[in-house]
Amino acid sequence: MGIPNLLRFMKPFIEPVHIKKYAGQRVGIDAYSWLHKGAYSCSMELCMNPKSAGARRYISYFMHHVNLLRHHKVVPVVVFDGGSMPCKSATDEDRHKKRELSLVLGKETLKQGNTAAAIDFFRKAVQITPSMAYQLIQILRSENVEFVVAPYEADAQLAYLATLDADQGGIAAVITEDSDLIAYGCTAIIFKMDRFGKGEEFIMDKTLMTVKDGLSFQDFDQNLFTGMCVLAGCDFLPSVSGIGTKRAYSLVSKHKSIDLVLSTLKLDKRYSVPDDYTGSFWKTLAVFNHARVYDVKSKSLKHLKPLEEQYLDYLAGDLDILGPELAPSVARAIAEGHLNPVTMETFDKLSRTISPIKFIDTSALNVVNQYGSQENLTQESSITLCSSQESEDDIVAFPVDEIANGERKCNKGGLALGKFLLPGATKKHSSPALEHNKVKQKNIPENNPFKKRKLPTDQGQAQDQNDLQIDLDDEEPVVLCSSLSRESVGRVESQDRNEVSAGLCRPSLQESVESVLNERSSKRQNLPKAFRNKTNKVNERSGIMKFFVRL
DNA sequence: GAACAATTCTCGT
DNA sequence: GAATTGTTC
Repeated sequence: MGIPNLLRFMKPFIEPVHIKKYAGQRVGIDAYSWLHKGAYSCSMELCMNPKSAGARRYISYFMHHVNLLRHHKVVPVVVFDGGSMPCKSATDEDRHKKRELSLVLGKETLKQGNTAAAIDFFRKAVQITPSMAYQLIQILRSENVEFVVAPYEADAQLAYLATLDADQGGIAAVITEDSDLIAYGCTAIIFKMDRFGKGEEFIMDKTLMTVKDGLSFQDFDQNLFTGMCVLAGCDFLPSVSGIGTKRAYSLVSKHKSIDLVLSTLKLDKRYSVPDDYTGSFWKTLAVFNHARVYDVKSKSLKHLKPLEEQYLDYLAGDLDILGPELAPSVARAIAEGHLNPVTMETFDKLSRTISPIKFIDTSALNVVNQYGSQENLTQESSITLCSSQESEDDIVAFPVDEIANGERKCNKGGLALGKFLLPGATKKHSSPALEHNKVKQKNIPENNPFKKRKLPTDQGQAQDQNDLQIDLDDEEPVVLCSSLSRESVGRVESQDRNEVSAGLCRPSLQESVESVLNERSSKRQNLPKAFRNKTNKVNERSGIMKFFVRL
């Protein structure tokens, strides 16, 4: 649960920020926070029917945020949690039991027909599984989004990446909800980033220099700062009863030495300090300083900060509290998303939905399962996602504040959909063999909502003049329509010609879009059922109209 | 006033 | 995971 109350305590040093500040830079993402939020929208589906399309809404949520970053020219680096730390297992187990209970209660309540109450239970029951992370990883692979699975804590991995230069794979900031990043000494953190890219920023160096609201960390160094966090209580070590963030700050601020704080604390009769607290304290501090992380360059485990002699003493040679050492091959297989860090089994072997497509050489998959270094793994593993049919759940809206505020013209589409399309997939197809070639197109996961492509039109079939057309050859595609100007529409989201397609447009163009749609309303009875049920409504809050067209 | 315990919320319509 | 609310010291 991070450091209790730390975020509120540090509030004076946290300022509003927009993600566009990091345009052109690499930014790390704590995958867990977005996975968890995303799962909230489909907790019942995840509990009752994890294979369903609806249960994949958490992926849509995640990719929306990834796409938002890309839109602002920020390079996302997604970091997943790996194995849990030995010293944390008690809390983990406790949470697990509570979730299981909620799951049972949820299913029971659903049986009784009380859906609303059941959803409440499912929300409490939902947990992020390695399988869910793996599903996302496959999408990230197919989207060429950089990711890494930390050997243990994602927080430590993120803090490590933040120490590296960009050309060494480093990141300029971290997006997370977890206050532990502060304790890890991360240089720049963005908390509570919303769907428009607004968030709250914490800059460590600035904090260590500024005096604000009677708080000063000027005499603090990183070690004292992290010491203060540990003192206030963290996942690895609960605080001494009666010590919270404020008293932890006062103590460190007064003594300016961890040793002194601990010894005075022990003598203070108001507090009962456990006998082994001092020892545990230094070990915990060692975790924050020297946690095991994965080094992409050497493809092996490293320490967040190099181990110094003094810490070897504190640890008494017991490096396993940092999590067991892993062989480089194992560390790499975990980091690259081939090996489940909890069960240590290969993901591909566990995958339930191996594609039925016949031309796939399954022996190749088996080779991959040895988690070797096949370069083409991405392509093949993504095939395992071919399972569910397209559904409305896969239609995703792309929120862009600038469009909502009318700040930006949409003449370039505003959205970098082009980047989500495979090279070569955007050209207009004319081969008569295409219909029979459909199998080849399945190299792209069908339920990947971020890789929608225009399907070839049937041979010789003329396109309706009024139909919207998509120009996918553009770097940033826009939807074209004979009755609308080129800058009218931001994005088309479903491109299956038998499916409804959704788009967004600026408020000023709503009228013209609507007039075109009205013209065609007489034909509506000929349209697929899903389309007839759609209304073209303006979102009152965003001012964006979402419209549906047949392609 | 500070810490603690219990409870609510995270999405998206 | 955090934020919030009510309770305890």
